[in-house]
Amino acid sequence: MALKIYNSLTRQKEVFKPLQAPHVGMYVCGPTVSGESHLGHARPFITFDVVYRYLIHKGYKVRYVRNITDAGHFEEEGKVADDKISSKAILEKLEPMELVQKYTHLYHWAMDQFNNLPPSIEPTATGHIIEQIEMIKKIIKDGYAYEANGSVYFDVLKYNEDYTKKNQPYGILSGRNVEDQLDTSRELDNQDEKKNKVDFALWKKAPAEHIMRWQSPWGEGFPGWHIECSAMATKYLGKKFDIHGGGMDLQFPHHECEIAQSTVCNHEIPARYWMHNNMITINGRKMGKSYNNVIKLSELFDGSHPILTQAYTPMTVRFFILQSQYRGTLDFSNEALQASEKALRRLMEAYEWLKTQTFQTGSTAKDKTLDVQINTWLNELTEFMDDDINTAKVVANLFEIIPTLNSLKDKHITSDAISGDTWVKTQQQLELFIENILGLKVESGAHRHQLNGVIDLLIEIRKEAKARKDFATSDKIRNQLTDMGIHLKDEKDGAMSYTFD
RNA sequence: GGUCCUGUGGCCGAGUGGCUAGGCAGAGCUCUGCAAAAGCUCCCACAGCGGUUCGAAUCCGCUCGGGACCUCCA
Repeated sequence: MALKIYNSLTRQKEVFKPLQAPHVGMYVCGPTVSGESHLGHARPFITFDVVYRYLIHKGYKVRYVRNITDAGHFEEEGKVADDKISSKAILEKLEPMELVQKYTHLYHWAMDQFNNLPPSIEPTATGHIIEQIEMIKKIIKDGYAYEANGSVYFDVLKYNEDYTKKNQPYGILSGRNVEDQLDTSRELDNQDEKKNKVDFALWKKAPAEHIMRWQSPWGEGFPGWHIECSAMATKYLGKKFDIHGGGMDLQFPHHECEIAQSTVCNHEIPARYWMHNNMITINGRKMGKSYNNVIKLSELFDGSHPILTQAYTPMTVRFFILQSQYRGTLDFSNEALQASEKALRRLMEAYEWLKTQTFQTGSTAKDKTLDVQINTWLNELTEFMDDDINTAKVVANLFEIIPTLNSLKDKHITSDAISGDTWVKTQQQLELFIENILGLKVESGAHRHQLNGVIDLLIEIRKEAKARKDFATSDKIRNQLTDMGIHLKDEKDGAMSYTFD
C-alpha cells in the first residue's frame, strides 16, 4: 500500500512519490531561538519526527533539514534591550549570540526529552548570510526585487503578473489573490519605501541601534523574514525537493514568499508536497505569543505554570499530540493531558510485559475469531499511517489489542487462544509502531538496581506476613510504598509486581 | 472588512453515505483478606432548521456558534 499525504498546495491527499527514490528531501521550518519553546511548538516537531521515522521505516533514505532562525530582529522575550545604557561596556550589552546559545540549548534539550530524532542537517540563518545575499542578488538581477534606501523588497505585483501567466500566481499555496490583499494589508514601518504594500523585505537596512548586522551590497543590514528558508533549502536539498513542512500559520505569508523567491531563482516551486500541521489551542484559542496564553515546555514538564494542576512528562505530551491527527486543532486542558497520561501508562505497561514474553512460532489458534481480529488490527496500523499519517487511528488500534494482552497476562485466556505466529507478529508490530514510528519510550527515571533490590526485599517480607495472615504488616508495606509512588500489585499466582509513578 | 476552516457523547478526539472508533471520567459485575490493577458489561453522541437519498453525523442550502490567516508566529 502506498503512502498518501495531504498536500496543502493541491488541497487533496496524494500518493507520495519521491523525485529520486529512494532518496527523500524534507525541509521543516524550525524555531526562532529568541525565546523558549512552548507547547504549540512541540506539535510540528513531533509530527514531522513521526513523518521522518515513518519514511525511514518505508525504506527511504531521508535528508531531513530543519533550520534554526537565529538572525533578524532580536530581543529576548519580555525584555527591552538596554542599548542606550550599555553602550560602554561590552559585557553589559545584549549579546545576540548569548540568547541564541541559551535558547538553542533549551530547544535541543526539549527535542531530546520528546525523543525526537535529530534532523540530518540543522542549518542556522546566521551561518548562511552569504547564500541569502547571493539569492537576493539573483532576484534583483531577474527584475523581481528592487532596492530602496538600503533595503531590498520583493516585487510581488510584477511576480504575480508574470507568473499568473504560468499558472502560478502569488498566493497559490494559501489561496489568496493579490487584489484582495492590496485592500487589507495593514500599515507597517517604512511602508513608503515599498512600491506596493504587498511587497515583502528580502534585506533590511539596519538602524543604528540594531545589534545584528552584516555587510551587503546594499549596506549594513540583516536578511528579511523569509529568505533564509529558501536559501538553506536550496543549498541542502536542491532546487526541487519532496516535502516542505511547518505549522499552518506559516502558510501565509512565510511559505508563500518562499515559493515566490525560490521560483524566481530556480524556476519552479521548491517543494512538491507541502504539509501543514494545525495549531494547539487552549480554551479554543490558538496558543501563541500574541494571545499571551503559552505554556512553555519547561513549565509543562515541571508543572510550574499556574494553569497546570500537575506536571506532565515529555512522553505524555508526545502521546497527547499523537492521539490526534496532525491536520486538526488539538485543544489543551489538564483533563485531556491527564487522560493521556493514564492511557499512555496502560499502553506501555501492557507493551513492556509483552516484550518479556517468549512465544513459539507456528501452532494454530483455538480462538480463530480473535486471531483474525488481532491480525486485522495489526495490519491496519500500516494502512492508517499510509493514510496521511493518521496516528490517532494507530493509537486507537493499539488500544484494541491491549485487552487481549492483559487477558493473557492475568490468565483470563491462555496463549494458545491465538497462534504463535500471531503472538510473534504482535510483538514485532507493537515494537515497530510504539517505539520506532510513534517514538514512544518507557520513562523510568526511578528504576535503579539498588532500589529494585530494596523493593524485592520488601516484597519478600510482605509475602511472609501475608502467609501468616499478618495483614497489618503487609498493608503497611504496601501503603507506605504507595505513598512514595510505588504501587504493589498482588498477582493471581501469589507473585507481586510493582510499578512506579 | 477580505480569504478560509470548523461545530461529534461529561472531557480530549477518529471517522465513513447504511456497519462498536479509541482514550479519560462515570455505573455495575468478576477476581481479591483488603486494595490496586486487569477483564467483562453499560453510558450508542454527532449545533439548529430545511433539502437530496431507500438511507446522512457523513452531500447541498440557510441560521446560529467557535476559530485561523490577512503583522512576528509552529
